[in-house]
Amino acid sequence: MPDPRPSATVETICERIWLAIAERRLRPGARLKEEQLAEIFEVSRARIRQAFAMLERDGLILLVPNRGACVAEPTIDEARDVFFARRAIEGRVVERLCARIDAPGIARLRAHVEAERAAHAARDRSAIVRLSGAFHLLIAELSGAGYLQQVLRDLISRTSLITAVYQPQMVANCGPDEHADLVEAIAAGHTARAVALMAAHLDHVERDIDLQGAADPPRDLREALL
Amino acid sequence: MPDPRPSATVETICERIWLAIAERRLRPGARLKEEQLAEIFEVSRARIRQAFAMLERDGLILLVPNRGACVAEPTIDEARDVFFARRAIEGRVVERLCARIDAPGIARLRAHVEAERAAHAARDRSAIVRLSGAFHLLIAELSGAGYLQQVLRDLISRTSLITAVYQPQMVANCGPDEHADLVEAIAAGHTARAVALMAAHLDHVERDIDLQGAADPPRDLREALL
DNA sequence: GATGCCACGATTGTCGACAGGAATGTCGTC
DNA sequence: GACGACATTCCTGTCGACAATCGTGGCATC
Repeated sequence: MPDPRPSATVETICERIWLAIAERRLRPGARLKEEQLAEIFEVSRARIRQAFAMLERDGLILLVPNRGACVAEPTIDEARDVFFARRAIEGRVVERLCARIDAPGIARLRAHVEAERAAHAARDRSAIVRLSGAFHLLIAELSGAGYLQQVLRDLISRTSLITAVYQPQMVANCGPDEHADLVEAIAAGHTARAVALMAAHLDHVERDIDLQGAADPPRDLREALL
Repeated sequence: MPDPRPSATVETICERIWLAIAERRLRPGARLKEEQLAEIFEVSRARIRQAFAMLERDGLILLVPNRGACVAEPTIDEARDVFFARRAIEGRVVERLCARIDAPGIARLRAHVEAERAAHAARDRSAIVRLSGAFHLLIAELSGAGYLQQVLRDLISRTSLITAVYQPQMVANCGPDEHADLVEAIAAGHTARAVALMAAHLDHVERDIDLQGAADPPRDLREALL
């Protein structure tokens, strides 16, 4: 009899791999063999290859010709790059959002923060990571900046990988309080304060990265020996 | 005897299609059949499919499941989105560049402007489009904002398509003068002036789009008949 | 004993063919 | 004569297999 289950879509495969990386089940540098994954997901190699192309685009994996794929190992410099981009983009996005926020938008933001609080209370790490990223995406969506929303989706994926690499024990101070303050500033129409809060929030996250990263042993052999 | 020429790479195919769109040899909405292109480039459909994935990522073509690919037709709103993103990103990039510009960087910028002048003098439309985009990419490269450089590469591709759609007769005022002024402001270390010039430059380009766009007939059938 | 070369195994890149789905043209019926 | 259902045809989506390439281990040589 034929398999009643439909075969996994490319999106599903990407999601699963992304989750595995975010939850540190897949360590940076780990090799990803096409045939192996094809067997795991019960699909052909062609579909795995499509998923690889998307994951490489998001900076989650590194694709070397004739060498295959491995989980990316972002350097400190690349991490700084990501946060520079996020400050540049999200600053303008918040600014724009303050100029066009409406009641339904405020309600959605507050509901999201509540969901984040619930995830924190339940110690659901997977949900915390997902919701924290989704909060920033929601701000971009409500701001009406369609293209920057796509870019931000990319940046948030990379941020997840960076925190996975450089924050081994998931520091607890990344709570939803800063998000809540930001929402209230937006709701009150305090543009300058909202922009400043967003900048401070991103600086805060980046600072945690730097502290951990400095203590982390170098993963690249060349960097370890030079 | 075997064909001595190596088969076209994915990059080559993307480049050729991009050029065809930028030079208006491929009109927005034109369908792109896989097999047809496979025959033209003398490669298999798989490689065309890879190229399609890249071109869709850059927003140059639209990929509809089970329907195939066609040259994208950016709406006015999407065009505004692109310029909003460019203002947000390039403003910060110029700011950063002013803080770390050095003599070799200034030399490269001036040399590039000279190349643009030469292309204008030679009325080489293809080179003009290419160099104009490359100028903005060069600024991003020199600023050291690696990630935003990638994003900007994307945005410049989309801008090329937008100008191809909404500027049928290639307005001539998009000359290299504004680029030259910008370079000199950067060289002089006038950060605020450089940022203002970049913003004005992008506003200028966007305004030309809007004027032309309003005069353009609607391309969507529903919008044409409503 | 160390080093350079060669062959083997493994993995990726590519291709051709088959199957599935959507749009179009045609026929039968009201 | 017009509408709806069906068959056809084209195109895309997917798969399995073959060919090219790279890393690795063994072997001969210095």
